[in-house]
Amino acid sequence: MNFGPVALLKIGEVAKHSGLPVKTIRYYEEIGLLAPTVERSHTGYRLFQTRVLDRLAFIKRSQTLGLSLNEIKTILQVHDQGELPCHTVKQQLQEKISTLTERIVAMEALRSELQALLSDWEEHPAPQRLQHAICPNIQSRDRG
Amino acid sequence: MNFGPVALLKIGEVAKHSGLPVKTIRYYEEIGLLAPTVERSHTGYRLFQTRVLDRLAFIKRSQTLGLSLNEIKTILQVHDQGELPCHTVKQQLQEKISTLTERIVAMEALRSELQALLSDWEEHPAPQRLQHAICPNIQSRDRG
DNA sequence: GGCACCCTCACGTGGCGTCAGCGTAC
DNA sequence: CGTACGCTGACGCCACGTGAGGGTGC
Repeated sequence: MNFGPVALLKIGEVAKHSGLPVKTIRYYEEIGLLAPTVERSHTGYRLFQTRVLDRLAFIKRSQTLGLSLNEIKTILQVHDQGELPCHTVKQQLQEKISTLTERIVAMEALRSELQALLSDWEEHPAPQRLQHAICPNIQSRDRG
Repeated sequence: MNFGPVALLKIGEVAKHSGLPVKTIRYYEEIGLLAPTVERSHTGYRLFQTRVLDRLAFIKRSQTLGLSLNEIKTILQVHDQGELPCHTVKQQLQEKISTLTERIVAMEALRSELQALLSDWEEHPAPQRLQHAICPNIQSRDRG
């Protein structure tokens, strides 16, 4: 991957080197994630600077860390103004940990409830007291 | 909530008794979740049988248990054919437990990674060896 | 001239929310 | 006659995927 000093890449080449689908790259450009690294040829082709690959790698990495494209966009805008976006990144990641923890707790609670429900189900196949229920085993407690 | 034998409810009343927004009820009808419990007045108003409330309660409950509206639709179709959908429900819930577990594991792994990242961050503020990185602290290992 | 590549536009996903611009009930 | 309620579109969210129907590079 050693490109010349002023080499510009077409979208297919960017796709190959970055491992992202062409459609995804076009989408990223459309929502303004790649702005300062893209121009157009006289025939309308996107021409990318090689540093777009670092940008795409950053986007990919940030996504696997749970950041949304909007959050990533904010970070990239900080970067494009010449600042180090690390502070912003750090804040976002700390928030992510909080929301992740909340979701994990909620999902664990849900799983417990489902497991309890299925256990009861084995022991009491169909409580008849709920005539109106679609499936009696599933009705919420405050209606029983 | 004691309705007469042939009372039909307008959508606002259904919303009030079910606790669901009007828009949501319309959407559920649009995708065919409420079919056998709705008709139209000569002026186009939706008129609901009171048993739509049991149906909505079932949908709500199933949703909080993690089922998608498509899965719920399948279950309701079984019910509408005169069968008890409990077997279908049970299968869906067992699958949900599996996918829930997978997601929980993945989210915990992600959280650990984020926490490790932020710990390293404190100790080694900015590794300079990655000149091309947008934020050096965040780059994936296989590029370092 | 053929083929791989590139383009834009439009519509799909899920589960609704949010208008806009009407008609209806009382 | 007002106003609260009802109706049908159309568009927004998010992160793209899919396909149509074309133009371009070699």
